[in-house]
Amino acid sequence: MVNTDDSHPEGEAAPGTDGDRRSQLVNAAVDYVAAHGFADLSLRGLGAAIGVSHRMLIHYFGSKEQLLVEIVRTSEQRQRDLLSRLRLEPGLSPADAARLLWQQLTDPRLAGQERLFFEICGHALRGRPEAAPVLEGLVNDWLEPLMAAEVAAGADPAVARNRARLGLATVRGLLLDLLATGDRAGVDAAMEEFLRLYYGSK
Amino acid sequence: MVNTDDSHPEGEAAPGTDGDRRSQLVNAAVDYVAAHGFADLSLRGLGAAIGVSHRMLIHYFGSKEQLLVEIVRTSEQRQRDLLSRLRLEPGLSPADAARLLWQQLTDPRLAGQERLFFEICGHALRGRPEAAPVLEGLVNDWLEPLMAAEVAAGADPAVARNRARLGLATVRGLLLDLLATGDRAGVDAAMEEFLRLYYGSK
DNA sequence: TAGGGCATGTACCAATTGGTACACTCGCGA
DNA sequence: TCGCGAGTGTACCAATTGGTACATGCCCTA
Repeated sequence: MVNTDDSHPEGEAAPGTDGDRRSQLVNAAVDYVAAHGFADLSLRGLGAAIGVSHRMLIHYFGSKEQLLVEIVRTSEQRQRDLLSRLRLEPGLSPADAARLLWQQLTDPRLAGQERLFFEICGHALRGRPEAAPVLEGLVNDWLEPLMAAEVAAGADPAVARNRARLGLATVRGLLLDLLATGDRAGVDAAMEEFLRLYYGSK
Repeated sequence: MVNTDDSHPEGEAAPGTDGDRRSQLVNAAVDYVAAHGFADLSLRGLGAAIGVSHRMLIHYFGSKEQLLVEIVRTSEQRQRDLLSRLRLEPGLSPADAARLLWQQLTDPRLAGQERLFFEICGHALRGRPEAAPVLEGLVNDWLEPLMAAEVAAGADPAVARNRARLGLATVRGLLLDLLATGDRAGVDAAMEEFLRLYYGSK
């Protein structure tokens, strides 16, 4: 009764190889959303920006909802890639490693992506179904590697979890501060203060 | 040419006394928005929920935009009231004062308001004009009193600003964690860890 | 009691939105 | 060469939206 046309590819699109058009579109969509916002996205606006008709977006993703799901998922994936890509060379002190990570995280070129993160968080907290999945991994997915780092750095396993959770929260809080105020120096100083407390050095 | 009807009150509505209907409406609106979200608010939905026709909302606020501005402002005001209302009795150690503040801040009854805060942040970061004003006070308005508390507690004025900024960011980060995961115990433990580092006690 | 102004409701409008129907093109296998 | 199916565009639809026009009721004052 529906879909006399459009036998959507629906192909799971082997994540590595690009579902060709589909993956290309979702990547362009994430770029667009990172730049223009997630809340008031319209298929027509997006389509015009990335050079397809809104018809094609429906064709490839079935519905706006599904497209948003993929945008959120891809955005999360990018966030994760970000962490995994900065393979901090060993030999660095934990404090210096954290400093490096903070430095890369606050690269102005990532501002759009960070803003998108907070924007999606807001929608997820509100229960928007396409954004809700991020709540699952919002903390837990990051806690594991951070805990491992804590333990590796010699922290008591009993407190490593708390320390990891604290560090994650602080980074996010300061990131929000930075995005809101743009006061890089002030936020960096606060981060230095945190590192001093956290790693006890200085 | 416009407004043959509707000589909007526009009265500044002496904040204390309620602009009568207008203030009453905006308060109901904030409650509704705290419960149902800010992003996809429609005048009709809101009106139906609080018992007026969407026509009246336009009548009292001129436009949806202006209503949103007032909602944001009132929401901010509530946030501020929250802080000023908890006049922490003197004699408490700074750590205990902070603990008390955290306890009150994470009261489940405030969850809606907190969620609204993060939601509005997301929109403000994206440049939505009705939410943008919050960016101004997002950090600075809180820094002043926190710095004063730091100095009063004997902190070096040179680092008080950094410590205040750090504390604010950490609280917000952990609040986001709590809202996302609901893991009260875990977040509380992380906060305890922070207080230990921050105030050096224990 | 008459009248004027505020508050409110009903009906409506134009714009935008997600989604659909159908027509067209192009490349490839028989 | 024929035809078929995937990819794409154009035109359209129904729903929802913010906002407006107009009519009505209510209260207060003259």
